Amino acid sequence: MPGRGEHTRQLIIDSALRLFRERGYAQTTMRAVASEAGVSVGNAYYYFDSKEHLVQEFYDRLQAEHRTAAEPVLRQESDFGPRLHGVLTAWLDVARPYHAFAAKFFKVAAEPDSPLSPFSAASSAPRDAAVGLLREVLEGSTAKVDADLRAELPELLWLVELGVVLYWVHDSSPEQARTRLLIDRAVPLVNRLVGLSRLRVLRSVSRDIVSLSRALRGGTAEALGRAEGSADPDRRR
Amino acid sequence: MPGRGEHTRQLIIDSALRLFRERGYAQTTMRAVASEAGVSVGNAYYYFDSKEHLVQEFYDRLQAEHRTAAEPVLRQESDFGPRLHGVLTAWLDVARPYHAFAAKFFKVAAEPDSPLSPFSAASSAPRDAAVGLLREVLEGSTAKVDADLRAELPELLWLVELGVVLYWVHDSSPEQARTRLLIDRAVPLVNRLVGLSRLRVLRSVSRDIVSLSRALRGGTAEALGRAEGSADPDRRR
DNA sequence: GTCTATAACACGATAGAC
DNA sequence: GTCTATCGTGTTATAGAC
Repeated sequence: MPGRGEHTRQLIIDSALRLFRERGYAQTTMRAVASEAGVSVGNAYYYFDSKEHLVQEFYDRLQAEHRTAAEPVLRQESDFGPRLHGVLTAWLDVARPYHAFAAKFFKVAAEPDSPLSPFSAASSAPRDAAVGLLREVLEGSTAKVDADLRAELPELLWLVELGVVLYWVHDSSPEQARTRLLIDRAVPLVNRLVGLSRLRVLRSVSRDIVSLSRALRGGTAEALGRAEGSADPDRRR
Repeated sequence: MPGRGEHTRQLIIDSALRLFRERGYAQTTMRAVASEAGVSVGNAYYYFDSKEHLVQEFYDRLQAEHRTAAEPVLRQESDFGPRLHGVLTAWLDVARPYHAFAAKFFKVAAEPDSPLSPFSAASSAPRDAAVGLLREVLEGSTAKVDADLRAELPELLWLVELGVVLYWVHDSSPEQARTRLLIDRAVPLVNRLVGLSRLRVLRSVSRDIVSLSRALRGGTAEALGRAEGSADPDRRR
C-alpha cells in the first residue's frame, strides 16, 4: 500500500527541491517549504527530521540519473579509459543544473556525523551504487589488471570520483569547464597506471596501493558500524 | 601601534577558542563568547564578521604549532620518506587535542565560499605556509626527482596532506590510530613513486601528473582571484 | 496515524543610539 | 568601540481535529 502520507511526503520533497534550486539552500526556509507544499510546518517536520534530511532525497535522484546517463557509455565502449571518461563526464552532465545548489549545501555533507556524509551509514545505498557503477566500468572493459589490485580498484576509482566532485563543487569556471579539463587529464593518467600495474618494477607499488586501500576501507567499515548518523550539531538538541 | 581595540579582540578570541574546545563549536553561542569575554554581543560582531571568522584564528595557531613541532624532524632527517612521515605525524600530534572540535566545525571549512575553506583567499597564508613546509621536506632531502615533477611536488604533497586531514576528521578510532596507520602506509608509497619517477617507463606518467597538477592549480589560482570569500549563506544577509 | 494551527524558544546576526 | 533591543531562522511544543 502506497500509504496515505506518501503523497504528502512527495509534495514536501518536490517543493523543497524546487525551492532549493530556485533560491538556494540557506534562503529556503522550512516555512516556505511547508507553505509551498500546502502543509503546515509541523507536518513537514513529521516527515523529515530536519532540513538537512530533505537533501538526502536529492542524492538518491542524482545517483539514479547518473546511472541512466552512464548506460549508453557502458553499452558502447569497451576500452577502460573511454568508459571511465564517459561515466565521469556523464555525472558532470547530470549534476550541472544543481551546481550552485550543491556548492551551498555541500558543507552539510562534509560533516563527519551527518547522515549526508558520503561515508555515513545513511549514504551506504548511494555509495554502493556509485562503487558498483565504477566496478562495471572496470569489469566491462578489456583492461588487464593485477588480480589483487582489481578487487580494490572500484573503491579507488570512487575516491577519484570523490576528488572530481570536490573539485567540481569549488569550480567557478563557466559551465565548470575546469572540471572537464581535470577529467581529461586525470583519466589518461589513471588508465596508464592501471595498464602499467602488471609491470615487474611496479609490483611493489601495486602492493602498497592495495594495502593502502585496505587500510582506508578499514576506516570506512568502522564508520559504517558506528552509531547511526543523526546530524546532531554537537548534541545540543 | 598595537591598536586600542587589540586587547578586546584578544579577549574575544581567547574566550571563543576556550569555549570551542570545552563545549564544541555548535554548543558555543556567540552570547556565551561575548559574555565570557566580558563584552556585548554587538561588540564581538564588531571585531568578527561571524562566528566562523573566530575559527580562522585557530587555523593560524595550529599551523604555527605544526611548524614548531616539525622543526626537529627537518633538522635531523635527510631521507625523504622519514622526513615526510615525521612532518605528517607531527601534524597529528599537534592537532590531537582538537580532534572533537575539528570534526564539528569541519563542515564550515568545506563550504566553497567560506573564508575558512583551505582553497579560499583568506586561507592563502596558512596554505602557503603548509606548502612551504612540504617544500622543505623535499628540498632538504636527498631525494632525486625529475625536474618538472620537483616543482609540482610540494603542491601534490599538500593534497596528500589534505587527504590525511580529511581521513583524520572522520577517524573515530581511539587516538585516531587509523590515521597513523594510513600515514604508515601512504608515505612509503609516495616515497617509492617519487623514487621511481625518473624511470624511463614512467616518464609519460610523470608528465601526466605534472600536467594534472598544473590543471589543478589553475583552478586554485582562479579561486584565489575570485571575489573575497565572505561566507555568505546564499547571499541573504 | 496523519494533519493543522499557532505560539514559543534559542541562536546568529543586525540596527542604531551613545 | 561599545551597548541594548530586535529581527529572521531552525526547531520544538502544545493542543487538538479527522
